[in-house]
Amino acid sequence: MTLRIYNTLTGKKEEFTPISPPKVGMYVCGVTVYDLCHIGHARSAIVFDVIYRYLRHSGFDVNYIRNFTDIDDKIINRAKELSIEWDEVATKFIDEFNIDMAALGLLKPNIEPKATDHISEMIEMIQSLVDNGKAYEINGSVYFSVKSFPQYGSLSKRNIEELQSGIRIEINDEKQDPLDFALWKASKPGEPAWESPWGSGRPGWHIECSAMSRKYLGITFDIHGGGKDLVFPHHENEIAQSHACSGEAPVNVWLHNGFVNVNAEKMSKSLGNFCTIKDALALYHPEIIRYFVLTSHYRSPVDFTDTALSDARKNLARFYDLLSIENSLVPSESDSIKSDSSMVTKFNELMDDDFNTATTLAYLGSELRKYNKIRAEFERMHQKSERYEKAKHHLKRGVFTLRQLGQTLGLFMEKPDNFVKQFKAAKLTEVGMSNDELELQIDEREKARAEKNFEKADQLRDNLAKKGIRLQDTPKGAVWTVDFN
RNA sequence: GGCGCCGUAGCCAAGUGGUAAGGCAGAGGUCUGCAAAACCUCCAUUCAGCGGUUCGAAUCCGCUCGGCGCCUCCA
Repeated sequence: MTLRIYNTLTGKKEEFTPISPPKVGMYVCGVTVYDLCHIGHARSAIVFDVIYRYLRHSGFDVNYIRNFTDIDDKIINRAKELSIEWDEVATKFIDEFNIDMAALGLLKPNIEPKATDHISEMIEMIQSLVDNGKAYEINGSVYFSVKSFPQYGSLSKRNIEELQSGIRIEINDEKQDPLDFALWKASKPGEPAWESPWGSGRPGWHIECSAMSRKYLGITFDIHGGGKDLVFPHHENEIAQSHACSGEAPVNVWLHNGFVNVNAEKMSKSLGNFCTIKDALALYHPEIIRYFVLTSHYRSPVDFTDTALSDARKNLARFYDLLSIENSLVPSESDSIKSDSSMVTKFNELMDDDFNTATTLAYLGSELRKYNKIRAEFERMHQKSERYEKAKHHLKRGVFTLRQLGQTLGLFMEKPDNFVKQFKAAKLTEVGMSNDELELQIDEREKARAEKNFEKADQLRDNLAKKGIRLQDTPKGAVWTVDFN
């Protein structure tokens, strides 16, 4: 089976055929750096991180570009509020963005271009649009003439007439047509400005992506992604500019991710209902957030709720629990482990269907159950028996493959022991108990059990359970873990 | 007002023509001193409602109701 991707342009799932395989050019709209990022940004970043990882896993040589919009009205306004320079605002929030993305375990794109490093490329593009009559200059600003591009609206499924009927008339609008959008904005005194053939000014929002994607990926490239809200007008405008400039459609496949909702409403700055990535990371391990994101399809909206995140935590913990047997399986023998090809095939098949991480995760969950069963039997077997060796090999292979496949989703990146340890440490801090104190109680209970004083033993266990500490009596003695319920 | 998306069990969520994945919660069982964990079994004759197309529809078409998004900055 080959990879099929839902293309916003056609509204259908299509077989993915790169322009020059195995190379794939992918451009994803990044963020405007004027504030901290919220979970919505995290979802977008995680979705495209998984797409990037999976494309590489599938043998593509991906050139992944994600930009920073580092000049914009919001940045200028923010600078005024904070009484600092606009570029300090940009630098500060680029740093914060990088910290957040690293914390979320995202792979770095190949190139992360900044708009302000590409002014000359933008000017060049704007000039050629002016030269061929697709754009015009008024009072030092340059606008793209939407009417000059008849295909306008093809991405967002609108047409020029209906857009015109719904337009709001702005006061003092100098544009020839209300639909026209700025390629270059004349700057007011005191605003950041660059020299251009039309006087000093700064670029409009949309032109940066056209200029940078063309520079790094060429006139026509494979994939362009971003949040659903960018479809109109941002990506529509990008298509218009780039196409009008080169005569070619700039992008083959347009990919858009759905929103993160809070109480079924879009999470956004303007609604004030957002949770920053930093807030979320204070509560949840990065892979829990990733797991949560991946349990829904990337195009559907997701509701950011406590129960959804708790479910994700519980399931992730189950995987890590199985993976943690790795250590006990890696003794002396140096046999190389091969991955379970049937599991890999199935995984690929599910992911090939428009990156359906929800079904993929469900499938990995069924493999988890299967191997947990083998694990339970294995732990009861006599060592040195033939069956034991066989089961061990089987388990090893399963765990190895599970881990490998999880990692192509950006999951199971931690050492399994560490994953649980973090939660245990956090729990001890939470209940204000040292590890020694806890061990003492566990010993005490073990003694009580040995003396068949079950009443006392159960009481000790119940007390710990109330604190969220779960004791489990295993053949190897009592162990404790965090109760994820 | 225009355009678009969505409505699947108590909750979350896959599934775009072939007879409803999975998770959480719940019930029973194996294991256990009892538990826990793990495993096994069960848990939607039905996919907002009403019509239509079809041998066959959650999936296609129409209408109704409900929710959301875009049309202004937005992942």
